[in-house]
Amino acid sequence: MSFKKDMFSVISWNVNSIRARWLLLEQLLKQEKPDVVLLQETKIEDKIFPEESLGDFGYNVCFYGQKSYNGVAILSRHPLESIQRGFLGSSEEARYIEAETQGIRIASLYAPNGQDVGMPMYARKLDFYEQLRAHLSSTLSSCDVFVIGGDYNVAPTDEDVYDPQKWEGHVPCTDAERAAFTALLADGFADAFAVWPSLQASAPHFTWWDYRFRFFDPKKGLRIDHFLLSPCALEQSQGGEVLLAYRTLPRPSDHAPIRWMLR
DNA sequence: ATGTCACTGAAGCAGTGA
Repeated sequence: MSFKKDMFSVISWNVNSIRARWLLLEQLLKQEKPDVVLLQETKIEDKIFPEESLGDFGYNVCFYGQKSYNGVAILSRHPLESIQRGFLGSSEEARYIEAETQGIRIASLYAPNGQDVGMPMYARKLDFYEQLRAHLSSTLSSCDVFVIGGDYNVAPTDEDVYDPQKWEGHVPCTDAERAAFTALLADGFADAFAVWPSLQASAPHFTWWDYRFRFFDPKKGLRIDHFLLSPCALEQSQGGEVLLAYRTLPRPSDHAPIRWMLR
């Protein structure tokens, strides 16, 4: 898709450490010139977040991080207002940040991985989704342009998995995880890549590939990074894409960035 | 497909999470 000036572009990317991914992040900002970037797994404490360096690229930032794990951030070329870190019941882990910019409500989300069925982290993942659902549905007002981008750690359907049989019953493809994700859609949010007609036609749109595969194979991925859109955000949508190139460059994240365009 | 990558604490490696 060509970059148009009248578009508002949002990129979401699980960077798997902002420090390890710094050069690729710089490249992304320079080449794609997004209005907003939603980052996950920044793995950096707030006191050393590279706010000034990102300011040099023309971005205002807000961030919610912790040592070693998790961490989310929002970068915007426009002023950031009404910043909110976490939500009621979201635990002390840094997995959600929300703000307003250019009249758009925007959130960066990093859902728990869940490890395996039956593990404590798996229960916490389902819990996180319940609290997330409560937050999103209770705070959505009728004309909100609200975009929640991030690593949801759920492949919503078998279409989103390169080998559904192999993954059946395993994280992130279990029925309970899929039900937790689908419950958000029942509240009126749209899974952008799943509902956009031209993207439906060209599916699948994988966003994650295991580092442990010897070679990167675009066909052997999962779609676990998503944009959820409020009805008015869907109304203003112009489509999007997976920025696959960033998964093929040296020292990549295991996730590719995804982009969504609004008018 | 327990095969890689990034983190930490603590010493040039082992454990954890993904």
